[in-house]
Amino acid sequence: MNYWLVKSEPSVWSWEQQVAKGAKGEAWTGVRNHSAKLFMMQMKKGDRAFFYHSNEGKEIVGIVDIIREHYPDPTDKTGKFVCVDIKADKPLKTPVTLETLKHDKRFADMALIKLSRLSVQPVTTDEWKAICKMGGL
DNA sequence: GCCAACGTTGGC
DNA sequence: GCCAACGTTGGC
Repeated sequence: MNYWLVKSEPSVWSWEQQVAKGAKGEAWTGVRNHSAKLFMMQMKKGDRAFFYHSNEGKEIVGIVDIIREHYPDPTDKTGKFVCVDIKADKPLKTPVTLETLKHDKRFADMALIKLSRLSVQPVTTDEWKAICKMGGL
């Protein structure tokens, strides 16, 4: 199983909206970056991802499951990009903020910190476990 | 194929 | 609202 992190601006698509979709999940569309696309193409059904709120909040608020592997993004007219379907699993008891991660040496190499514009990114098993613990899970 | 100009993202 | 980082576009 692999771990990931996906970003969304809450004003565009929030964790609350994702939760409201329930087990049916929702297509994670609109990614228009090739690095992010490559990561999405590596996602397998059953992989898990952190759901991060960018701009407002700037914190990891929950965990989602990948429920459908990559397929062409229906919102992309060029047909070049892909999306996956995700469903909300559970929220972190305590959201983990970017601020917290930046001040912890263990996360100095995280893509979230080093490549702040990358909207879909891998998370190592160690990072995953540490963040879950910090989030109260 | 290089690179300047421009657009977008996201932290501050 | 600003700006740094980075991706994309288009002229040459």
